[in-house]
Amino acid sequence: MRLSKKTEYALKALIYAARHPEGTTFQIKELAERNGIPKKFLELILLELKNAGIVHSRRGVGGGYLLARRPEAVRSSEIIEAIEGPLAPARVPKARGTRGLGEEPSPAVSRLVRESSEAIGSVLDRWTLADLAREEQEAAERRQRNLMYFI
Amino acid sequence: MRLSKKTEYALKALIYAARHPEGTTFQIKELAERNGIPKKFLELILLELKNAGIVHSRRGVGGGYLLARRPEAVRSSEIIEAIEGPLAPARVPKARGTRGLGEEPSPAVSRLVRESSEAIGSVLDRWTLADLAREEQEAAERRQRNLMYFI
DNA sequence: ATAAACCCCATTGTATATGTAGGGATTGTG
DNA sequence: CACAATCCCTACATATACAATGGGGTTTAT
Repeated sequence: MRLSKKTEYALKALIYAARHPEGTTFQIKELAERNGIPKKFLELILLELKNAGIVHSRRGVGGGYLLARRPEAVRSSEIIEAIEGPLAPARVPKARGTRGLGEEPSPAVSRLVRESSEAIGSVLDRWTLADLAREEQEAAERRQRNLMYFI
Repeated sequence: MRLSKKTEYALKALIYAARHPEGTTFQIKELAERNGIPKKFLELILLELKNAGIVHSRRGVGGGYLLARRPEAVRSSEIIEAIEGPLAPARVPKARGTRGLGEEPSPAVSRLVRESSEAIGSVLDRWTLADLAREEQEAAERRQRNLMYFI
């Protein structure tokens, strides 16, 4: 299971969004700086998340982004599919070298891929953005507590 | 869940191997032709599978490859890891654009990736090469039965 | 000696991933 | 109305990984 940088940024951005006060907008600029994400790249990502109906945007002065739904209603599978496309590709890409020969997909391999995809899907369907934000929050608190020992 | 062409070829090759008479060698040439796999590419793949201890080889006239173990003892996770490397990478690759800034991995994202990897892992550990070969066999038989209606 | 087979490394072409650049459109505020 | 803040969009550039391909070298049965 490998996440592209782009998807990782998308997840970070949405976790940031979920921890932002509800109903208020946040700005690309600050989000990019605070999370070490290239600003222009992040613009692309938020645009895709907007087109996927996960965030809304407001333009102009005082504008920015906000979640389109409550974090409990955003499954992580949605986020990942918005960026990377469907988890289980309908059709495997064709090879180039051996056009038209015996390149039928193996039923056994297809089955294996299908079962794996379903396993990932069920994990990603179960984790909502609210869960991720809580996890992040708790990790931050643990770090905080550990620091206290050094004061 | 996306398999590289290389991994797909490896699985096909090993399914072929599992269906080959036990203890006898099979040759790259025929395997490549019958499965539409580029011969030279398949050489690399079988070499890697040999180094991973999944197949053995014999050189010279009458040589070839054979499974190093019985198909029941080869987990599909082994095969995939032999070709693609560890399922759960210890460390995510670094971004280029933002060296040294806030590029810490998010604990929440790490957790999500870990849980997904474990879910895939448990599926791939469960499926052995024997299962895959049987699945392939049964699919072939179904196809055969369907053809009979047209005679 | 010869041919059949595996062994090994270097190179190449293509696609995908990861950004960058430049400007356009919208909107609140003075 | 001017202006600045903000999102919106397209095109381009570069790096890396993927998918082979090429050219030989080594081992071994006959």
